[in-house]
Amino acid sequence: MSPRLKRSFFTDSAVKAAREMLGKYIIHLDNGLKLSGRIVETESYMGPEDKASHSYNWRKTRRNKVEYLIGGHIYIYIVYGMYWQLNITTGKEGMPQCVLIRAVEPVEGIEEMMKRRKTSLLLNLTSGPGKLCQAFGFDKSHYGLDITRSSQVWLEDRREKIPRNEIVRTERVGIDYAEEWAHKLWRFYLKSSPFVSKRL
DNA sequence: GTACAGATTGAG
DNA sequence: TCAATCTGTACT
Repeated sequence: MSPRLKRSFFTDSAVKAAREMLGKYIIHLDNGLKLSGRIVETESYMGPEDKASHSYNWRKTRRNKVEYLIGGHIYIYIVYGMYWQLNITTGKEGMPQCVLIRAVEPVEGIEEMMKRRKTSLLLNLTSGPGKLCQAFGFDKSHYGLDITRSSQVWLEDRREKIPRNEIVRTERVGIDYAEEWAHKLWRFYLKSSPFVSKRL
C-alpha cells in the first residue's frame, strides 16, 4: 500500500488536517534529486471566517484563487518581497481553507539543502516557512499543483505514531493585525523537535 | 497609476 | 532592533 496521502486526508477542515500533518513527510523530486522532510510545525487558515486568512470574507484574487480548489493543492505565495510560503489547501471544492507548513526536519537531500541555504548548520535549513521553501526549492512553479497526483511533490504517511502529549497547540505567528482571530489556537508543533521555528 | 502593508529572515 | 525587498491589493 502506497504511503502517499490521498484526497480524503485533505478534505478535512484545516485545523484537523494541520494537526494530522505533524509527523508526515513531504517529498520533492526536484529534477531527479530527492528532497524530503518530516513535518514538525503547521498552521491552519480557516478561510471566510478567519480574518488572518487571504480568503477572509470570501475574498478571491489572482493570488489566492487556488485556495478555492478541493483539498490537496499547493497554494504558494511570496511575503516581504522575498520569502515563499508553502500551503496545502484543505476542505471540499469552494471552501478556501489551507494549512501552512512552517517547519520540517530535513531527512533526504541534506547536502543540497545546505548549498541552497548557504549554511552547514542543520538546524538552520528548514526551521521556518521561508527557509524550508528555499531548501526544498518551492516557488511559483508549484502553484496549484495537485499533491495527490503530482509526481514532483507529495506527502507520505510513514506510520509514525505521534503521542498526544507531543503535540503543542498555540496561537499563530505574525498575524497581530487579525484581532480576535490572532488568538485562535490554530498552530501545532511537535514539542521535542528542535526544528520548530518559534516557541511562545 | 500610486501607496502601502506584509502568514519572514538574518545581521548588528 | 531593524532593514531588505517586491507583489498583491485597494484606492484615486
